[in-house]
Amino acid sequence: MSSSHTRRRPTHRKGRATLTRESVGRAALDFLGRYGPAELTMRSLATELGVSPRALYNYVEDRRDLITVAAEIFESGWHSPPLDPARWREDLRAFCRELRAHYRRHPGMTTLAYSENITMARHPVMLRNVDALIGLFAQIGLPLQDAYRACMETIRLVAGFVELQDSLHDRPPAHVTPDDLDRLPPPWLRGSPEDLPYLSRTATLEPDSPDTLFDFAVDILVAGIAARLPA
Amino acid sequence: MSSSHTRRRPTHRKGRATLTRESVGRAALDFLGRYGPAELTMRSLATELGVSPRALYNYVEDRRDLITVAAEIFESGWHSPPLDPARWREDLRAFCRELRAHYRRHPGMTTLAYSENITMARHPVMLRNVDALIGLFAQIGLPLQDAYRACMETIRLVAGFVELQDSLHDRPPAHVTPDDLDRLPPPWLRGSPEDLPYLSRTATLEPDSPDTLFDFAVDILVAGIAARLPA
DNA sequence: ACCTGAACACCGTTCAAGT
DNA sequence: ACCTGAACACCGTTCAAGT
Repeated sequence: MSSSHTRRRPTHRKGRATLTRESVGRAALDFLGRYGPAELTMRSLATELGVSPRALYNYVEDRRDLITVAAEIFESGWHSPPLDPARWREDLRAFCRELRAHYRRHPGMTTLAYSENITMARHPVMLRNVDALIGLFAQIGLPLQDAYRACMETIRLVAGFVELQDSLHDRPPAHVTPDDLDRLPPPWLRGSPEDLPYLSRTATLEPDSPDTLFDFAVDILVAGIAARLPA
Repeated sequence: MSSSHTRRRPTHRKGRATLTRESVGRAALDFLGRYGPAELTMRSLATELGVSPRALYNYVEDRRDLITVAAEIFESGWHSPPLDPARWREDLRAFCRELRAHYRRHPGMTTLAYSENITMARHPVMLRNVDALIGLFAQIGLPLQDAYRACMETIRLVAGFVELQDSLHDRPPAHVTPDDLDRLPPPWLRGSPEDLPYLSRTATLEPDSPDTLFDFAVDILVAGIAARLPA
């Protein structure tokens, strides 16, 4: 059993753990969470790993492939909470809440995946999450086709919210002041009040936190799905 | 009236129309629609305009600013259809349908804006669209706060759908075959059937077109909003 | 087998100089 | 006033050569 093709791959080299496809992807996901998508370059990641840029190409085909690996590791890191048909409203809310939290732990992951045209959700763990959610909708009485659609819509709601709303609060652009974001109307919706009767009247309202807005979106979803259930 | 500071800016130079901030932004938006976000670089746009890259910097501060101008022109190019509270369900559906079509006419506009952390929707025309939609929700009986939230959720639904669903069909990644996309389950949700009872059973269903999926999402929204109306 | 260093073709952006 | 051409510091990626 000492022929060359069964010999173990060395685990260290020059005092540093040997790279693998997975360790490189994991490092990319870490880097993304710490510095954001713009900073994640082949060169900066190589420097972070104490290696030359060329070395990464022994484990990933190119930058797109690197991001694909990072996305797979990202997806494998979250499990759906238990989903009980008897209390589907609360459990669906918990599913959405926890999935949102997972997305926010890795800001820019979805932005990056979509700007690189990478289709996510191929990891077995995420497939099981999807299957469990379809199962929940099917068990409460939705036809399978609607259960599938409702599952896709749920995931899209969460991903879209993180992408389009949370990203603004979690990483505000340089020119806006963070506390101005929570005022109503928000900075990007301010115009001449005479043309905008309803929008300008929102200035009298209590400002919404992102959490409140998210709860509202999920409430709409829950009510919308409930309305489709057989009576 | 011939003093130097009232003299008209020349409209042509070397047989070519003079650049303006707006014409540069419009060219960027055109270019985006034709070649996609990855091809839109300062250098390629300059070549397209028959000018050196440096010339663009006389009208926009940098690439981010260029994209901001393109986003403003994009927003100014769509008007909400009339929204009548008496038939709010149909009119809300029409709003969503037409807004989706506008987004799809300029693929990558939202992806690009979000990957560059640009907050859109500052153009007066888009502000009026937002105001009209809040107005619709307020007029059918939602409290102003809920009307505002419902408006944000509607726009997020459309933008998220185009971003996360239509972009896949309109510009499929190189490695997937377009007609495989419409099968159920979709390519990125295929796994071992024994672990995925519900997901694998979707293979027996009629495949969903993006339009059908979109209609379903809007139906959920309409029903969810209807459930919040005072009885 | 896996790495480094140098190189290539790109990119955004700036400088100095032209007209 | 507005442009060009050259340059700088980056990027992804590849080549040839090291150990």
